[in-house]
Amino acid sequence: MQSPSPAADASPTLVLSARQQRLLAELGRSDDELSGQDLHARLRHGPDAMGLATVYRNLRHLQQRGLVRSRHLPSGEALFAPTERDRHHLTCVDCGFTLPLADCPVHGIKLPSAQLGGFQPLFHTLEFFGLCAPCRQRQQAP
Amino acid sequence: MQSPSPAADASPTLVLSARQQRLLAELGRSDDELSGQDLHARLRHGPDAMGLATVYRNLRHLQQRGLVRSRHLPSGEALFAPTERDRHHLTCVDCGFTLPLADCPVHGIKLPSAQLGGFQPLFHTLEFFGLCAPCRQRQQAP
DNA sequence: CTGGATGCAAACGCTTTGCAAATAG
DNA sequence: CTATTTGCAAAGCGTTTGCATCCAG
Repeated sequence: MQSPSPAADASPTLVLSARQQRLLAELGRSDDELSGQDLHARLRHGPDAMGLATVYRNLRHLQQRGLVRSRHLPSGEALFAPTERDRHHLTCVDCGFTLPLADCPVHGIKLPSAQLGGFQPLFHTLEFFGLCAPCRQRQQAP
Repeated sequence: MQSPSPAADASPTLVLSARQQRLLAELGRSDDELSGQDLHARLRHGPDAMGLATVYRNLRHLQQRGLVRSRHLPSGEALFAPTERDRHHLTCVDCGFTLPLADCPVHGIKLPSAQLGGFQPLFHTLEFFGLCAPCRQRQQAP
């Protein structure tokens, strides 16, 4: 029912600043998710350098518009990626090694509107955790 | 105060220290997830007080054994809950308001072993993000 | 007696915020 | 000119770590 029309962007509020567009472009350019620090490192130089605070501030704006998604590493560091990219991971709870998953198990899932409570869903995060082979062995025979 | 006698259920690889059992019990006692700080607040007093570092250290051990799961708030704070509890949330990216979901869309999901890469899955985190009604209005008409 | 667990407090790293200057409209 | 946005650096915050001590086995 909520089939999105192919219309590019009829979003009510699509006012992206130049900085925000640049962040979004940079995220799109990268195959992997990028942390705030990563983005700052990539955008600090050039003709229109961007400060760290600005990176974070605009990242938040993008996220609030549903254009960017973030996931937190066990370390607490946040990684950002375009919302359109629906990729998830398998992470070792011991050493932190990460394996990207091929597809998203909840892709296109639709939450019962009864559970939405007026929310407008923008994106989701799904991460699997476990023990990688080396760490599993190390745990069983220290 | 407990029965230190040779427990009947001598489960293999289930060597939990008293501290770890206490953390697990405290998590089980709570309806909601608890942060490291929360747990410390609850376990700092009493006959067998537990320091903050110990809370975090044992929380990690429990997590590495798959008995406890953690999710990170957008703020970076980590919330812990027993792995058995399979509850997820819908969080507002703007104000942070959180709504628990009734059921887990990926409950009992089985990842293709081809994708596991030797991993032993322990638990997953699934969180939905969006805009709650009040924030959506505020965003459209500031 | 030996290895692991614990407390305390300092250290850490990422993120946020205060404030004045720069910029947009 | 008023309203925003930005930079810089300081502050904030939960979490982690070093180290001496304590406990179990």
